[in-house]
Amino acid sequence: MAETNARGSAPTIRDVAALAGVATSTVSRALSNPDRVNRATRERIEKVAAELNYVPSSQARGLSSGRTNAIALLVPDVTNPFYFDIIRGTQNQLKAAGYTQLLVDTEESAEMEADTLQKMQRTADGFILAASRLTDAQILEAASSQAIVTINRSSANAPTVVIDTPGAVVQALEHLTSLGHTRICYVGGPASSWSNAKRWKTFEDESRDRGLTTSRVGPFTPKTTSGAAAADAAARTGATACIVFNDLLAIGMLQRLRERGIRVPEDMSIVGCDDIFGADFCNPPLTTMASPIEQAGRVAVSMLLAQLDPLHAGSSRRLAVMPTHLTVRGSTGPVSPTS
Amino acid sequence: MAETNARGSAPTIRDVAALAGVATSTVSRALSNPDRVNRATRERIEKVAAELNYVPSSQARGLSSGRTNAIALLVPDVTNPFYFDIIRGTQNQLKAAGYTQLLVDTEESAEMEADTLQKMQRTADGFILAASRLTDAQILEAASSQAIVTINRSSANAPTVVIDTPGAVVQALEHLTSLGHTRICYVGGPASSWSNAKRWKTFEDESRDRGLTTSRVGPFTPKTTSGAAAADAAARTGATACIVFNDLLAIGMLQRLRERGIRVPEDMSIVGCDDIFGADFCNPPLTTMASPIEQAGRVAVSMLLAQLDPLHAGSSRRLAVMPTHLTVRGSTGPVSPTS
DNA sequence: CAACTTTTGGCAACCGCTTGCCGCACCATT
DNA sequence: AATGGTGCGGCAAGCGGTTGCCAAAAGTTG
Repeated sequence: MAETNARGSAPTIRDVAALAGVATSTVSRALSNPDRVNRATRERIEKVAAELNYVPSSQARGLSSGRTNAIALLVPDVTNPFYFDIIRGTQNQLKAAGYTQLLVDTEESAEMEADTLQKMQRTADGFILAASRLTDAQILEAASSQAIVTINRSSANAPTVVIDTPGAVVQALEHLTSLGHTRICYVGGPASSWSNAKRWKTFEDESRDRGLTTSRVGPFTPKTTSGAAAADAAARTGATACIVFNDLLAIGMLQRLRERGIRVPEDMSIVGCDDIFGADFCNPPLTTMASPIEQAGRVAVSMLLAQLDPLHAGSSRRLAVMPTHLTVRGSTGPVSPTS
Repeated sequence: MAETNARGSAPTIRDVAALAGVATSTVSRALSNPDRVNRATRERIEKVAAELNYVPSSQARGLSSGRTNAIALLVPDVTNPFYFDIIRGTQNQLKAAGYTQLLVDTEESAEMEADTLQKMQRTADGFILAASRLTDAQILEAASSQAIVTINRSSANAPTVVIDTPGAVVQALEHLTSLGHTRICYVGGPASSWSNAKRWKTFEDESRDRGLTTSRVGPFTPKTTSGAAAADAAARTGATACIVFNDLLAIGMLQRLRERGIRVPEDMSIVGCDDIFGADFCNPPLTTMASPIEQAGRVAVSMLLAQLDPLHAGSSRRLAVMPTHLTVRGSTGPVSPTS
């Protein structure tokens, strides 16, 4: 396979040009703007390029065109299965559009997020911020100089895809009350999380409307390991059901409750959020507010690419709301007469 | 914040040079080769750069230096939790070294893998191939022109980090025989998987040595959804215990067995492999051959970076074997007297 | 057939940064 | 004072493409 030119390095556009007997500009056009050159010429160039195994350097291309054909995805924690579904969604969609995904873990830190945004401004054509920890002002500033889409972080300052957790909370409440629960506890996630605030607010408002007795524990780190503390705290409130910030935490609670002999759902019903990998096979399977996370990632990419494309810019949607639904599994049940 | 120069675009090295009253070359050196310039000059330049909010373009830098400071991670399926852990490991290590990770899903296709390797040769400084589907010859060819490290795919042609599954299989067999099992079934993964072949071979050899009755079913796609077919096939063999290609498949089997009323571990013991997220909280919790997957990712990065660094090149390790151990949980138990 | 358009390809100037080479200044030797 | 280092900064030639502008060739039209 002819992989190297006379100089021993990868073939460049010049090598192709020389071999095809045309100027480099013609090669460039033949490859990226086919209509601009004569068909016969183009075919000859394509043939030579194929023979030489020529691959245009995206670096060089980016230098003159100013585009990198890469977009960065910033997630607070690659460890969290929730983000894996986003990663998967964006990855798919980006690949389909011929973009490369740059994955960055911002370690739940707003500073690191801002820093990355700054450092990579030249590296990526656009950014997708999943569950951003930035302030509205920071997002505004960032969005003024680069293409940005946020996921689960509504802000008037950048196009957003939000998952309709409020809607899901209503469904969960509906479900729990229909099972006879009246004392319900909200198990909170990170204080800096926008969606946590939203979920809590909806929970509180809706519970009040229904005359339920509510309590709240937290904040907890959204990891299974925090489940023990969360379970203990929730148990102390005397609630018969919990709506938990996310599945990770809920699964952790399940384990702790079992250890303590608190039966789920007989003694305590648990509703998680997200329907992550594992929610269907934990013990008992988790009733959860299912979010189309992967789809959210895909939509975010579409919105971002639309922003990038001068044709659509401005006309594109600024907000996408992803519908949710309650997936009922084994972790919720009727309130037991004894409790 | 001064983010743009007179021309309205992001500041370049020239803007900095002009403002600092030096040549661009001096700026370049001050920033990337500090010892080469006078301290006072450097500090002045640094100050101006900070003021201007200057960020060097990695594209341009790459063009002249020939390096991109990015490495690509190719995984067969981003969906699979096993790869999550690898992604996490490489991500961490790469970030620490100042590299960017390019994540690519090759969709279990050797062709796509080869294609990516080719297309990205200019985009990445090196490649990490997780569970590569390529042939030895293809790996050899790729490794001849670019830095490559493989994970779980031993081949003399590129440095590799392998997870010692054979060792784990021995431990699993030991465990099962000590529980009284004599009829054991191996539930196979993808035919194209190198580690699957390895595991099976070890299983067979070791079982023979111990005089066990073995059977084999498969190949199955390593997904929970294939668990049903796998469980049915395994049940038919009359085995009292299964060693399963990976946890995903094992978890799927667990579900199916429960549906069918086959009790785990009373009627059937199950040993998975990898100890992925979820293995500890499925029902029953899965006994599994735990692999330090994340660490494998980290080691792979170290080996790759060593390869890239002219100082270490050649002297670096070509093979790293990650130790494994059996994690015993609820899915294995003594063979029941009735079976 | 002249005049005019359109198509097609080449020239050359970048894009932003790196780096080999050169030369000036300044200091230490002899 | 002449000589030789050494430190430091500038010049300019790339790296591999893209693209505006121009001119030659080919096609159209009355």
